Amino acid sequence: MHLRHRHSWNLSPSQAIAHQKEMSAEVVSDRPIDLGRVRLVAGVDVSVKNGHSQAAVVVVTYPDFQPVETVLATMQTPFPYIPGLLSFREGPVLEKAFEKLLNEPDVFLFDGMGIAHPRRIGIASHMGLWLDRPTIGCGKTLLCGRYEALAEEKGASAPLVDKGEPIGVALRTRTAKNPMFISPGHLADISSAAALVLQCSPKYRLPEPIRLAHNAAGNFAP
DNA sequence: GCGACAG
DNA sequence: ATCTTGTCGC
Repeated sequence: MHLRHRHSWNLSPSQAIAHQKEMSAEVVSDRPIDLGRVRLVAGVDVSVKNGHSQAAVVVVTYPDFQPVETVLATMQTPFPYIPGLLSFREGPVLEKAFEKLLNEPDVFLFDGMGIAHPRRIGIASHMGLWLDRPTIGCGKTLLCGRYEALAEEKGASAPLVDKGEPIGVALRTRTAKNPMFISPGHLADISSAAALVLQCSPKYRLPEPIRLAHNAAGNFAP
């Protein structure tokens, strides 16, 4: 896939934050995804071992999740894990993987946040700007914001709010399991993002495309 | 100043 | 994220 390079990855934490503040103004998080037109969904994940990172992007058909393409990329892990700056750790190796991608997925699902981020630009939003395609953040734990208790049944959800702003939803993708935290990355809105993720979770808590990417990324020996 | 903190 | 075996439960 063609990518739009926005900045160098070789940055200090304070420079990274400055770029986030500029880029967050470009993120589009109020545009519904038309689920009826979705044909290909990509799951994105990164695994880290002994100072090396491997990215996996798995493209599957929607709504039946048949694998269409898998790409991998590896490199030395370039940046430490700092809450709020995850994209500067995983972005470089993801860029390598995206460059190999032949298909053009209708939407990308990321392991991490979209706008549910202190500066409203988590990894799904950030990479969405580079991809210029719809992206959704799917976090397993919370980075910021609050939510009220939600029902135990699959499909139940509660608004995720930070500083008075709706930034996503806590979504139960599996009955009696901890909710996932879903937020628009770029070119998506909260409700359609949640609806798509629910449709992408037929059996497990993790959405199927992300599960497949997680398995593919974790299989390497640096 | 104190607490919180995606992967 | 990763380090790690068995074990409780549908």
